[in-house]
Amino acid sequence: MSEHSWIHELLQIDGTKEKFSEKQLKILEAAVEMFAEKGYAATSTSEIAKKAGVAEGTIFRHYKTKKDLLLAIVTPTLFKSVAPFLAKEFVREVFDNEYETYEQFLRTLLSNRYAFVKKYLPAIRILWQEVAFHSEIKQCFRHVFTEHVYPKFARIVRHFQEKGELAELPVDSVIRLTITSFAGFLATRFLFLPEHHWDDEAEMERTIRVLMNGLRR
Amino acid sequence: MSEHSWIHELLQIDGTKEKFSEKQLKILEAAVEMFAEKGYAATSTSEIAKKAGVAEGTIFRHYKTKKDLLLAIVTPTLFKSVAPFLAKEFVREVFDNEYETYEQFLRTLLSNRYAFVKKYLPAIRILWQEVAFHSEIKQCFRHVFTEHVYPKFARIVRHFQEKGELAELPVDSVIRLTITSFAGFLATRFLFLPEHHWDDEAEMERTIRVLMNGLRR
DNA sequence: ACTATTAGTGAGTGATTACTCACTAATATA
DNA sequence: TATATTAGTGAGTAATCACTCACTAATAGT
Repeated sequence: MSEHSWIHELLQIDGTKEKFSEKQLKILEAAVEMFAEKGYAATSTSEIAKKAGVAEGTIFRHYKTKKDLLLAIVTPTLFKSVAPFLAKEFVREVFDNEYETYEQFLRTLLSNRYAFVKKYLPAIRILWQEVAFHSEIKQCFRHVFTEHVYPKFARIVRHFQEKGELAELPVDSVIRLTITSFAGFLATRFLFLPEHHWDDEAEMERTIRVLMNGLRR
Repeated sequence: MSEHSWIHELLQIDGTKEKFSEKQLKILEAAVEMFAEKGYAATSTSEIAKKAGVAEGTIFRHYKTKKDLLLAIVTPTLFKSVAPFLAKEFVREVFDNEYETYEQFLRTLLSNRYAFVKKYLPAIRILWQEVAFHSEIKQCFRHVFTEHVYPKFARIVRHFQEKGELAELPVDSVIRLTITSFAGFLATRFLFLPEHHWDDEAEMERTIRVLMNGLRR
């Protein structure tokens, strides 16, 4: 029972201990599975109700509209996707010499995000797919990125440029190259070729090495 | 008139001079625009007919089902996406020392694919989105990649590894890093942050330089 | 034990869906 | 000119859509 414990975890976005009824969790579980598989627009509320083992009306008791149900899944996923950058200690950890090099920082970041994607893959798939079609999600993403991720990332890059580890490339380009390297690996690993034989540790090491050789002064 | 000339070009997949009626092109044009904007599942055939200025029945005269209409757009896009690797001369050009270095080869490939994405962006967007949900498309992609793209790409990589330009990383990893570097740039440039101020030439140069510094022996 | 609030139900709603079909208009072939 | 083939139409269809509502079941507060 409770195969869906990870969904419960995903939805605990802030400290507030939100409680979900058994049926509500069943709805969320079914919705995540079907949205990930067929897409939001191609999944009907009646299908979700059927798979969740509840009446269709129960869905609308908890979520006013079908889109509200989507947002209940996607919004927490979006925040957790950039969680390291939302944590208060994050930047301080970098500047307090907890990471002596950008490479070390990258290594921690990648293995952290690797674990995240592995754990929450279906929800991430939904976010990835639906962000293209729903302006609310896109705007939320934009806001979180420009307000929280970008400025902190930029400080970190500048820090290691001043230390002389990183070449004097434009900060935006360093950030872009870093994110696309990581996202490229994770997307290939989990989305495009999940059944390929992967030596995850080795491939992550190569990804970081190639990236660092490129970015190094 | 004929804002949609690029669609006509896109659909000329092989030598066969397929001819499309004016109304058929209008249908394709409308479908591309709406599929790209709202997604396949969220777009109705009645909307497409309305935007194309034709009766709904006309769509089904040319395409048996809505999915056939999607495939009529997506299949040529898929083939054109990997067009360089489908061309007969392609590998020969590399081995006949038309490209003395992998870097030079990459530069040509990237500017080539950049122009392609720029020209056919809406169709590529549809392919990108819908490949996740339609197994026919996924299988077609897989087939084209494993039969045509991968083996040629692998030969090229091995060639420049033997020449001593590239480090002795696993060939698969070199290909993956190359493709994700390029796809990462193009996706960021055209999909995620299209309205960002881009110096395309400079960013492509940086992308190649960072990648090559990473891959070099 | 009484009451108020919330959780859950499932038949029912009007709107919309992909698709059909009998028909006309246009074009090609003879 | 007669005929066959294709292109285009739009009203019609059964199925499905997201969502409502009047109702019952369960839980919580007093």
